[in-house]
Parts: sequence; C-alpha cells; structure tokens
Amino acid sequence: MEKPYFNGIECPHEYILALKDALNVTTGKWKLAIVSSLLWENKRFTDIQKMINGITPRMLSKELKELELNGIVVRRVYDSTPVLIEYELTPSGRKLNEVINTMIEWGLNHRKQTVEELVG
Amino acid sequence: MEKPYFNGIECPHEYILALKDALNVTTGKWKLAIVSSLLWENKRFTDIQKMINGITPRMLSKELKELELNGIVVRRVYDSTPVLIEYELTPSGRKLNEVINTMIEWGLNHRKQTVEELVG
DNA sequence: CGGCATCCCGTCGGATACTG
DNA sequence: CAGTATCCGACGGGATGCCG
Repeated sequence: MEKPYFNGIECPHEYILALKDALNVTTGKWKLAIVSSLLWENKRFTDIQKMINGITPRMLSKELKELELNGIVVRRVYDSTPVLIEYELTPSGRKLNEVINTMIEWGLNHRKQTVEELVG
Repeated sequence: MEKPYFNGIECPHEYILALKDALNVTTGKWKLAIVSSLLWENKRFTDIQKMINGITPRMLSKELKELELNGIVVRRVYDSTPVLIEYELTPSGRKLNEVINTMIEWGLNHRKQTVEELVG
C-alpha cells in the first residue's frame, strides 16, 4: 500500500470531503444492505423490502431518496401499465463493493489479531 | 479487484461480523480523527484533545474507552511522578489507514463521476 | 493532568396506519 | 405496488461544572 492520504498530519480538504462522502454511504443501519441488494440486478421497491429483512417502507423510502441524491442509486420509471419503478446502482454505487471488501478484509484480520492476543 | 465478499446474495456470517467491526470504528464523529491523531506517535489525553478541534473531554474519554475495548487503541500508564498516561494504536488500529484510503479513493472517484455526469 | 457527572437536544430508526 | 403520515423511544453528541 502506498502513502496514506489520511495521515493525521496533512490531509487536504478535498480528501476529507471524499472521506465524508464514503462515510455518508457506509454509515447507518440500512444503506449498505440496500446497495448490496442492487448489486446483481435492478429491483423494485417491494422486492428490496422483501430482500432486506426488517426494513420498513418508511426507512426504505428515506434511504433510497438519500442514495439517489448522493448519486449512488437511480430511480427509473417505466411508463407501462401499470407503472413500473426500478432502482439501479450508478457506477459509483457498484464500486462501493471495493470499499466494503476492504472493510471486511480489515475486520477479518482484526478478529484474527485480537484472538491471537487473547490466546498467546 | 478479485471477487466480492459482500455481493448481496451470499455473504457468510463471519464476513458480516467483520464488516460490522469495521463500521463500528468508522462510524461516528470522532473515532477516525482519534485514530489518525495517533498514527505517527503515541499521545496523551490532552494532546489528542488539542489536536482534534472541538472534541470535549467527555466524548474523547468515551471514544477512547470504546476504541480500547475494540482492540484499536492501548492505554499505557507509566508509573512516573506525576503519572504519565499514553494512548497507542494496536497493529489493527494502524491498519485502519488502508480502509480510510480506500474510502478516500472511492470518494474522489465518486465526486469526479458525479461532476462529469452533471457536465456532460 | 485525565478524566467523571449532569443536563439537554437533535437525529436515527421502529411501529402502525393510511393513500393513489 | 410504491410509497406517505404520525407518533415515539433510544442514542449520539454538545455544554458546563467538578474531582483526585
């Protein structure tokens, strides 16, 4: 891994903003679950709700709006009868997978390290 | 980047836990700032507080305790007179920089993409 | 120096019911 | 189907003051 962007001493404002953008999407109870539900195929409101266990329509609606505002998700309205509404990830939205993977790799290693400390 | 751990369809429970560990540290107003303040050298309570603009002792105390519980930070007490207390990152804590860098890279690219969409 | 105790408020998110 | 409206508790986090 090359030099750190965020080293606690110098960190350009642009990087802070970029970090906040990422945190804005990763933080909260539902956003990552919603993104992940859309990774392999576009889905309708109710399908997302069924896929994510426990989310209420209120939260799903709110989160989808925020994700759309932040350029993570696109809401598509197909003017058929009856109207069909689908949600799709933007390219940025799809790339969130890389962030998630890095987090998981860190977490796996962290758990391994922590257990080793406890044992030996 | 190789295959995704978190693909929205299959994701082992172990990976979910690892992800939650990472989210636990990245979420919230202060944790990443505290971690970053300790990246290059260990620091004392008041030094961290001075370095991070605006954090109150109440929050710093609370966050440091959580970080210690989660194996991100170690609290060292040197039995000199007067007593010296220092905080140090664990190896896992230091590796958080990789997670942060990935987030920043995603955020930078996301902003570029979003601007391009608006322009063209 | 390195905190803790108390008060306070805004936001997150759940429950439930309702609508075009 | 794709949401909206209303109510409510829990928690994050700020402000202030005090302590060994």
